[in-house]
Amino acid sequence: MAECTVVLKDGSERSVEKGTTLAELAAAISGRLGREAVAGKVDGVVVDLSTPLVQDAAVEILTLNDAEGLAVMRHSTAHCMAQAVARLYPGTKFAIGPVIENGFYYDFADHDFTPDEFSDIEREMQAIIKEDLPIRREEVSRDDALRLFEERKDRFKVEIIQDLPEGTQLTLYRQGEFVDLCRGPHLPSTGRIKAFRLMSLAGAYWRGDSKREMLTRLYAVAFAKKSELDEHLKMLEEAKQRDHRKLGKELELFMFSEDAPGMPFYLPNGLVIRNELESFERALQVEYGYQEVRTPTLMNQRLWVESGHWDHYRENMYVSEADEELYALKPMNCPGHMLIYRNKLRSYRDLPLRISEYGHVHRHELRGTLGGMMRVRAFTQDDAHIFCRPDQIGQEVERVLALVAKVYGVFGFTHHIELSTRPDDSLGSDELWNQAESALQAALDGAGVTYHINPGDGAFYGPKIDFHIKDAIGRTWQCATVQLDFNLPIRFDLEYIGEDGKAHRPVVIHRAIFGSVDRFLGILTEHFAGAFPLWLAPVQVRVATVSHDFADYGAAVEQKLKAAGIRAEVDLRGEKIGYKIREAQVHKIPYTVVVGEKERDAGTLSVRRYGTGDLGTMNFADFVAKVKEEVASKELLKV
RNA sequence: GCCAGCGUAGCUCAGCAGGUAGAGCAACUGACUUGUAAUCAGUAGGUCGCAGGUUCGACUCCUGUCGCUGGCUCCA
Repeated sequence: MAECTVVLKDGSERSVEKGTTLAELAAAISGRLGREAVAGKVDGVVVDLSTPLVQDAAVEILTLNDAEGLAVMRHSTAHCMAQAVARLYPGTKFAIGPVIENGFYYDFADHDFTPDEFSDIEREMQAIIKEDLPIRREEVSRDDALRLFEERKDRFKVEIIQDLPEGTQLTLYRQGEFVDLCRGPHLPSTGRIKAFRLMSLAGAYWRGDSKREMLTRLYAVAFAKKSELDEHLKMLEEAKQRDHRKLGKELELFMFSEDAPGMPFYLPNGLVIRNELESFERALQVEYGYQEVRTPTLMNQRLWVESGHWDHYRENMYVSEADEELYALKPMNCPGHMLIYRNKLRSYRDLPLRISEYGHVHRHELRGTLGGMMRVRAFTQDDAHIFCRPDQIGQEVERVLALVAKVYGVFGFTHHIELSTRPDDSLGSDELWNQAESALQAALDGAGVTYHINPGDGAFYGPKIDFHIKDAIGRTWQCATVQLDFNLPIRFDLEYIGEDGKAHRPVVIHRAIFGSVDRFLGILTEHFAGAFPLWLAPVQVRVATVSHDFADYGAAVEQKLKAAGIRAEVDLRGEKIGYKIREAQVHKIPYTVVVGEKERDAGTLSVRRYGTGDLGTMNFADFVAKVKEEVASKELLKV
């Protein structure tokens, strides 16, 4: 019998008879691996365990501990859900059911689902799992597959097959009475499916095309263990508790009105935080050589034609008329900054020119996409444009990287970086693109950061770097961005006079760090769960009097704290001290200072820290020094 | 813009085979004068998102509309 040699994950080699399946190999390696195997990988391709080995190859056995193994199980769980739906609601048509982060979804048509049906579907899925149906792969010709799904009037599957070239070999996966067109791979049987939960239902267009049929998408999560599922559900619950919309209301940070959908109103508390964020960043920007400007909100249509926004972004712009001319609210700050650059003759000595703006922009986003601070129609960008020579790109990007790291570090965010390179349809010469991409890469390498490259994902006008921050409960948010732009300098015919006395074209670097200040505030609210570090806290110290007798002393303490530059307020109400303390804690106020007879007589304060508890008695000067020190260091709250 | 769900007091929510609304917290008043996460009692507060329709009668059913939520889509 012929043999072939497989190289395993640990580098060891093993001879097996040709025709040995991966399942058999797994069992031969170890009993445990045989039981835990869910799929295999042959020369880097994920395949079913039933796949026979026919030639020398690098082989890996996948279990649920491998991301790819887990994905296989999620995919099989999607089939299981589809089978349950087919059993419960005959006539339902099936579109696609891919794996997504934490789980999968499946798109259906011809049945109106309601969330009430989730438990029925889950119960049927459990039944299918208990039946432990073998999942079998079948290779079929394109014509046979077409015939099968035409017979079943499965219009989506038929369309998918029709879009494949003639003569393509297709695969079907069968489990009991259920069959689905699928590339696979899958688990060996339905009994191997572990923990899952149906989560939500949503509309989704067939093939993501808004002109086509709207399907019903069922979302579900699936994990290798029940404990992991529970952990995930707990995280979602935690996220709900931290939701900035809930906390924004409770802590009176901001509000929304039907009269201005998607446009946040800042309440006094929220504005304190926002102002602190801006002045923190503003000081750093001065240090990093930025000059702050402010450009108009409403500008003539001519400008938007020149910038190209009128042709490419018109749908999202608010337009108004005055003096029989069209004006538009700025959706971006760049065109205004181009005008500032062009306002006078620029020399190479002026470059790099870094201009920043807290620019309030309006974008008419589709109604259905709005959500809290995360997706709005009016927001403020911490925008900046750096005008430089092509050979300065590298050093400028490095400066931005350093600034971004400094800003994020203060909030305790870690971040990862993605570099998006030249897309197919792009503007600018090969030379410029190559220079720009290598400058970005060199800057990233020089900064010693790791990054992920998204080839072809850049904007048509230049490559970009995106920063994704990770918050306290592990979610990531894309915030900062650095984008090179070869387009705007051309459109606005920007020039500088070089050493050679001739006119040259500068490169523009767009950059934002918070991105949207408003959204960043939302992210921070969730990151800190509303318990902001002292320097950001709207109220830093709440003075609580034990009874009316100490009102004078309490009011005097408040005044002295305010005079020391501390955001303080006093609670003089005729409530019990326990009640006042509870309220201060519920509002997540960092320090509560209790004053009663002892404190008044000794001229001291009794200090309580949010998240820590009673810190004991302090004299006024020590407390002020402590608070000021904590504010200055921007110390993160230790809970 | 599309699909689904939701919209009742300042907040969180209950209610109704269709007979014009209720709780807790907050607010206000009074009593209590309080020592580290909720003192007691009382009062007030709503054209049930808005506009039409069906009905003797609509918060409840229907249509439209606005807003919110979850997705889709779009994202120079």
